Amino acid sequence: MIPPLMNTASRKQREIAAREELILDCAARLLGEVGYQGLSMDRVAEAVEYSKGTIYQHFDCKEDLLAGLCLRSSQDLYDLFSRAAGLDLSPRERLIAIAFAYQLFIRLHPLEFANMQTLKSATVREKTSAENRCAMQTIEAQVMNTLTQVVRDGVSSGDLTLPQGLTCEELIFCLWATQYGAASLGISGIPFADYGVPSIAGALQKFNNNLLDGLNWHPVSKEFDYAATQRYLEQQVFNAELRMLQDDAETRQRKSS
Amino acid sequence: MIPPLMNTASRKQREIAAREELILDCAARLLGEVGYQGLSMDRVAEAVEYSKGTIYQHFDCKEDLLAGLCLRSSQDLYDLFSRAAGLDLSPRERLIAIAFAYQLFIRLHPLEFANMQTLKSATVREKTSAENRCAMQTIEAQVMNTLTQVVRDGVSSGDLTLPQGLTCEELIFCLWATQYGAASLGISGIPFADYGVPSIAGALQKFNNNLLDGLNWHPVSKEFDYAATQRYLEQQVFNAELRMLQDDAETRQRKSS
DNA sequence: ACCTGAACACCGTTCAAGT
DNA sequence: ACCTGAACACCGTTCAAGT
Repeated sequence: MIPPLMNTASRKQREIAAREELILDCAARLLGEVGYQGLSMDRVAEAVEYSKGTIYQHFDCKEDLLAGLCLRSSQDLYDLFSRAAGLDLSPRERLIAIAFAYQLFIRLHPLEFANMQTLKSATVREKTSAENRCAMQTIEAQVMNTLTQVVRDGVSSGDLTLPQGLTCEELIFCLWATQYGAASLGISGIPFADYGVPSIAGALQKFNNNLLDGLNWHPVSKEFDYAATQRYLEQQVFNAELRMLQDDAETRQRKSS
Repeated sequence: MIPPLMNTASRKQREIAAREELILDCAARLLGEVGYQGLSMDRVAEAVEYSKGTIYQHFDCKEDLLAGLCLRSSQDLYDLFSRAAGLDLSPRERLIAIAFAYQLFIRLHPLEFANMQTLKSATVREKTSAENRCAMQTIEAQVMNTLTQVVRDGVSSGDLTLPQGLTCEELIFCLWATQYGAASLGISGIPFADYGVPSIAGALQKFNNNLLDGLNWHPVSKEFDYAATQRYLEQQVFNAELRMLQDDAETRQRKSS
């Protein structure tokens, strides 16, 4: 069957879309190889084997390209969140699963997370294209919605009674802030291990459990083995991802020795 | 009295120190005028009316200069923390005062806070001089110590019994992460107001109170009017700073109209 | 119509030449 | 001994010239 003539334009569009993915792939790889500082439009152009002018047909400016990377990372993060939020577990367990997924994402993609941080710094955000900004907002809204839904489930199932004046959204915002802040501080280079915090992930787990117990979110940790939930997440749900992390660590060790 | 000859070197040292302050002052002012992106060594040199070579005698590189700014901001923040921690209040109130001081600092110095975030991004941190890094670590240790001490006071006074396995340091780290994360998300441009969080500061206050109540940190909010503490902080302790904020807002409004 | 890469402006950094 | 600013390498961005 000969495709209709209309598809000629569509084919070109597909080619362009494919090249955009190629640019983003190369940029992501370069980010890992030469770091944020070393990433230049020249290098990207060289890596994709197109001229700089062509790159600029896809992205308005360097910030826009980085925003494209940020968008893909955000999508990956959202996918992990969705998996966590969709598990067949109690609302409180699912919230823990989301926190787990967040910390996992940051360990899997530390450079992308750092990039996301830089990109969100408002001054940079303004320079990105309207298209990218809009797509970003869509994902943010989806994430916020997925997270809030878990708290709402907790409330509607009767497991959680929100304290006077605190809304679902405010609670989620503060929980998010804790995870985000902990991750940011974690990659900031402040030697928290020297200050009595040997494991950030461990501190967060304990903190979360105490916080949710304090809110009297059932089942309370006295009534339920949340350590088993952690093990379930590690060994079953996110086993493949954790294995990848270990492989990476081993490869790095082999390289340095 | 003629000063001893030794002081000739000392006078020069003072001149150099004064010029370093001048450079930092100009850089801070430029940061406000042209933003992070627009801040260049050329502009700084022009503003201080010295050549670029002279700037480089004070700072190894651009990152080092920004680290100098970061150091001064950190000192300002530490001063605010110290004031809050030294108030004649109960440990729990003092912890609230510190959180208040943190959010106040970020509102007073949004650009410096953004700069601090960028500067801590590890890749940049490595390029700063050993001197600046060392001074930074000293302040960080002081901050961490001041914060932890308030929790320790709560424990030793019998107001707080830490739950099984959670240390002072871990609790402080997570509280810090929440404040830091909330501030970062606040300046990130994500429209949280549209997502049901009209006031980040308000959400944090409610969250903190619920968290500390959940930990059973006495006096619990049923037994004590913490809204009065907030008013005391606003109207007495940090009144001058809040007034400055209002004046700034009015000046900006007058400018735009 | 699409792609190229030379050209431009700007920026961080250095260092030979001045005083 | 101290300071200068021309010079260099690199980078983001543009656009006239190619195919």
